[in-house]
Amino acid sequence: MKVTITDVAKLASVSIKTVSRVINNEPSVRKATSDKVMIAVKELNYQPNLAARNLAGSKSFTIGLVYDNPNAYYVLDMQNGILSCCKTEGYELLIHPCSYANKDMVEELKTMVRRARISGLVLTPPLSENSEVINMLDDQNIHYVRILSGQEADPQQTDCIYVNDHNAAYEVSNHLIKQGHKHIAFLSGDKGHKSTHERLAGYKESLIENNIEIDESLILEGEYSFSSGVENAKSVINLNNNVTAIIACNDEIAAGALFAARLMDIKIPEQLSISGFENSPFSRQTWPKLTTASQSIETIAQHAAKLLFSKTRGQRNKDKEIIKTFTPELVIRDSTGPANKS
Amino acid sequence: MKVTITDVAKLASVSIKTVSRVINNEPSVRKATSDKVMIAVKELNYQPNLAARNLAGSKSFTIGLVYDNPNAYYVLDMQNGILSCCKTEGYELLIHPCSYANKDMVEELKTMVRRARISGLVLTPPLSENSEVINMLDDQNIHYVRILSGQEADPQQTDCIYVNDHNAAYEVSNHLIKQGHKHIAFLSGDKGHKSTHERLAGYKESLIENNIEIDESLILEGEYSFSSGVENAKSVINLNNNVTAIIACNDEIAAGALFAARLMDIKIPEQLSISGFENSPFSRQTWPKLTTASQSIETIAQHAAKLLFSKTRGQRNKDKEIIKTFTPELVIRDSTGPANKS
DNA sequence: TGCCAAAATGACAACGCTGTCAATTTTAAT
DNA sequence: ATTAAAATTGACAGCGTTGTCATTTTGGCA
Repeated sequence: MKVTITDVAKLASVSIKTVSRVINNEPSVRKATSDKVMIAVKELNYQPNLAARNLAGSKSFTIGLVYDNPNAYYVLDMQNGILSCCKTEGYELLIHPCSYANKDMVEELKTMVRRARISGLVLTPPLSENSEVINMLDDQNIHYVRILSGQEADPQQTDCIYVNDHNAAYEVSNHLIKQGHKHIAFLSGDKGHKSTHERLAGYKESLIENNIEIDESLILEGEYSFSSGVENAKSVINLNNNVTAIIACNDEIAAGALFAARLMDIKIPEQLSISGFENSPFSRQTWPKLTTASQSIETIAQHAAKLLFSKTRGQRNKDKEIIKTFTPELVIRDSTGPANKS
Repeated sequence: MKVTITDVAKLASVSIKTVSRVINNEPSVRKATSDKVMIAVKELNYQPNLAARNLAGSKSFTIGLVYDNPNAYYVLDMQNGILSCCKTEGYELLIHPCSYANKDMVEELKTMVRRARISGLVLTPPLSENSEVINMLDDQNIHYVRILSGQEADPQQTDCIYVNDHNAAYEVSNHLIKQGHKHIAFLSGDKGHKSTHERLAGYKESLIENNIEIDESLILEGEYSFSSGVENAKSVINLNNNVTAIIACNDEIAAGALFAARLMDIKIPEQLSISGFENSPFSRQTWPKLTTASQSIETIAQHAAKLLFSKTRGQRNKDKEIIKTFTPELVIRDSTGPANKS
């Protein structure tokens, strides 16, 4: 039942070291030998023992994904994107949700990377922005790739993937302004997250360019949740009855805003336009469907994983195929429309 | 930087075997010795090497979770529930989404369990219902726990956790009937899933008990998706204008039905009651909020993980704390109401 | 054909832990 | 105090691979 490298070696009548060379794609193995070995591997359905490889070679063939649970779709797309790369590379994925709030978070992470002898780590926001985490990983000499909200990748940079939320927000805002909106509210996500700041900055830049005065009372602090969307939408509508549009920091907040509008009997988009971010399945399942800025988390995840693998191998050459800056695209649906001249 | 068991042994001036005993909670270690060792462990911040433990002891300290992506919330709650148990037991979790449709799925799974030398596996529906998968795991001598839709656990049964969807559907249906509904449509989930059948059976039982004739034209085949909900709700409403209530096989379908009703300008719940299953965050974020049958996936996941760990250890005794049958509870919200006598 | 460097292969230790079994210490009963 | 039994501890092999280095084979060239 259990097939070891020795069995393969016997069947192929070579040494175990040669088998090892073949399964690791090491050079200087004659084609004929390699073929013999491959046939034996297939024949016996040999699976190298991960633990033994890890122990002997100190490569764990396992990478980790660390996240502080933003929303379910985000996390799942991330996982799936990374897993699809792992599959082709023969790696396994260990997931590690952790709470930003937790004081021991860094210690816990450290324990995890040391225990499992992870080959590398993909960090998603907001953990990817945490310098304590980064320092710890540098200390421990762990490879990592960070997914960050930011405008552009330094071409030298070998450990970051950027999502240009600034530009995305700028586009969303511009679109609304073109539709005639002048009083556009901004419902923030978590204050600590860089994506919130980037999106806010994009929104402000768009207003300024269009000569619209920035009204701080239209900018509400909140968090990336449905209920934050409900609350903040309610209060901004109550306080400013000239608001004609809302930019929500993600689709969940936007869905909350939609809910609030419904509660207050406000017609979307006739009386109020609402837009989100992320293009999560969510945004297609609300009524009306959400205008949003689309980012393919799964694609981003794949590129992050590829970058991680190329780092692990110490390859710089193949990096060129890897996209390091993603700019979300505006997807116009039914939750936004022309401003009502009233 | 790297701390091995030998370092700990030296510092505590005992043999490495004794250290091993202590960190594995083996019996027959004197308290004083154990304390000495623990102090050394703390002092050096020793983390046992998982790979070495795996190789030497053929315990991998890793369990797997296998799922065929139902909805995002389900998967994530499952992961979190299991992870919370893993944390206390010092295990890691490997996730393995796989597609039921994929012909090689069983082979792929086999490769995965053999490669990673998984200690055990949690199987979620519909994979938990797949006899090919089960047979393969039995062949490979892998421990597993299945989460299944079914009425009751055989007390002897040591590898299943049941969710009583039958009863849940029965309750939902009864509730609607008490509200005066007589023409209740049923929007099925995937035909192959046992949960669909169980829920359908519960629905039928309720109708029969209440002397309502079963109208097969009110029972629509579908799948567990928003769009299936939209389509099937549309067609059942178009075909039967006396339908006053819809039982959807999960919250996503229900949300789709809500969407369809909105499209058709049907007032919920005044003209039509709609209920779902699962009590996913979803069900609190639709308008109106969904009446649903609540099951705490996270709790179920935790019990599944506990059961798996107790199996792995060969313990039968602690099983008693583990709940093996869960019956979802009716949660009445705003998407259902009294039937309109028309 | 013979010789040599380069290429290919193999032997064997090592990775860090646990299992087995033997050696030692403690306990309790005489 | 003595002794056997029980409890505790330790020595050492082995888990299935990869790394290192030695050995064998190959191919090119005089």
